[in-house]
Amino acid sequence: MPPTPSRFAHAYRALRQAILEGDLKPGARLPEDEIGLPFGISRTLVRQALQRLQADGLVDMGGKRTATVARPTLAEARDVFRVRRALEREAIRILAETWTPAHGARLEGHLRAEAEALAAGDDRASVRLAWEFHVVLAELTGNALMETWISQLVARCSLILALHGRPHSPDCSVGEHRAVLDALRAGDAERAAGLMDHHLHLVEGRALDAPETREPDLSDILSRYAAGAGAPVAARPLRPKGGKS
Amino acid sequence: MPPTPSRFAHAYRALRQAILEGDLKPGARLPEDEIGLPFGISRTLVRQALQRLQADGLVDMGGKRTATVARPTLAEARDVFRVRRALEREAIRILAETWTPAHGARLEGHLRAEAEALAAGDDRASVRLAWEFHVVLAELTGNALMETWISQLVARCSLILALHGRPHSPDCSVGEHRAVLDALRAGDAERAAGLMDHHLHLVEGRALDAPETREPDLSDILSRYAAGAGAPVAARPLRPKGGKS
DNA sequence: GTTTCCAATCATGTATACCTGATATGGATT
DNA sequence: AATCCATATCAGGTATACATGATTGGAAAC
Repeated sequence: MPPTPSRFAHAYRALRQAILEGDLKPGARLPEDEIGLPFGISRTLVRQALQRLQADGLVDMGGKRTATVARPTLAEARDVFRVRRALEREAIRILAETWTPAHGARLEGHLRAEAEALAAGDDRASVRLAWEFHVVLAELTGNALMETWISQLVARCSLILALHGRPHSPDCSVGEHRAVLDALRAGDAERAAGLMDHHLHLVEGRALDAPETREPDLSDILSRYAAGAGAPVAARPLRPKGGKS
Repeated sequence: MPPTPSRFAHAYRALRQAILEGDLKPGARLPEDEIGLPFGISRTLVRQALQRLQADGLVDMGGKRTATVARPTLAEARDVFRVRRALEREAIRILAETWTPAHGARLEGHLRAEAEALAAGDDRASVRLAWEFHVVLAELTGNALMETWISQLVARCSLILALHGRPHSPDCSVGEHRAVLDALRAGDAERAAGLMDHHLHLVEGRALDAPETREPDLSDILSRYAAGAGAPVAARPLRPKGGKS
């Protein structure tokens, strides 16, 4: 890695993490100059970072409006999970085809870390490690595109849960993750894929079965109607309003 | 659509199409100011377009080197096809779940256009329509992310075939496409998914089974060795050299 | 008191200037 | 004659300036 991780990459990573950790809530405004200030970079680089985050589905930028943390609708959430399940099933199959004991060790180590964070009651680390499990899995496939896209999907799902889900209870995840690992070790690709699919269904359920227990926020309500009409692709939020805490 | 399609979008689309149609060959240099000239836009917008194309996997931009049309390795090609097959299988399943006669009509119309272009001997249109069939399929799923990513995958595969494949023979595609449509109409989701998978395997075979019949180009040869060593993620091409025809 | 309209302010889109790093060319040296 | 190094040139990274469109607060009218 370069000694200076290119202040651009720094800003990108920091913003991304701030969103994923929930410090920047969905709908929060992200004015370019204000963002650039703490990193000592000018709007040029901030904008690059924001554009990349937009491509990742984590921020909305349309038109000349101020960028905001994305606020995915429930329909979009379902779409994302559907793609994610397909991709992670395939990742599992690749992993089963190219399995080595080193893979098992790597995943075992990660699961141990998950369990430790859970035992220590460190919620933030627990959640982060639960997501990272899927990224590690993707990384081990050796398929760069798979890794990139699964990372993106994990990030989007994380945002979706922050927006629609009830507070994350990571205690179930570690068990489900272990089941997948066991199936992989047993060489049973299809069972592993099925377990992963099931696990993701459960995660999706945690996100989408809690219909609007959060402040419905007017934008949420209207966006539902706007989506019903002849909306081209995505209803734009009328007002960010949510954030800047 | 806005009256002025935002000169940025115009440049992006034009560049993308130039690459996909093969007018800009893999390895061709893309200097920012030179690119911007014909569109009357400054480097700022050119750069945005290039960055987006980089995210699409169509151009390489690393470091401070001049951007070039991407030159995917065979390993990368295999990765792309693997992801593509997984996603298109899922798209077929979604389509089968939400099938309506209107879907059939839309695809039927497209197939007719494919057949006509083929009969007219219009190779360029034939190839384009063959790719677009998959995009239409993705579009009909109603899953925006699926559509976006399948479009990207189709574009990347198009580039891969231009680089590694033998000249495209689209005559087989239309028959295979029709088989998929027939299975969908029959309501047999798994058979349709299998047919699509088979079709994509054949396309991949056309691309990857012709090992370097093209000018091995020195960069190709060296990149193979460079990839063998401890290359971090992707060997950077030593010299663009390919293009600027 | 509520609503509407206007204006001041703010944030973004785009272009350009400046600086830094890469690339190529010519000359000196072996 | 070939190689190596120094320098000139070119292209890209980043910041900033200018213009345009959005947003908000307040004043005036109902």
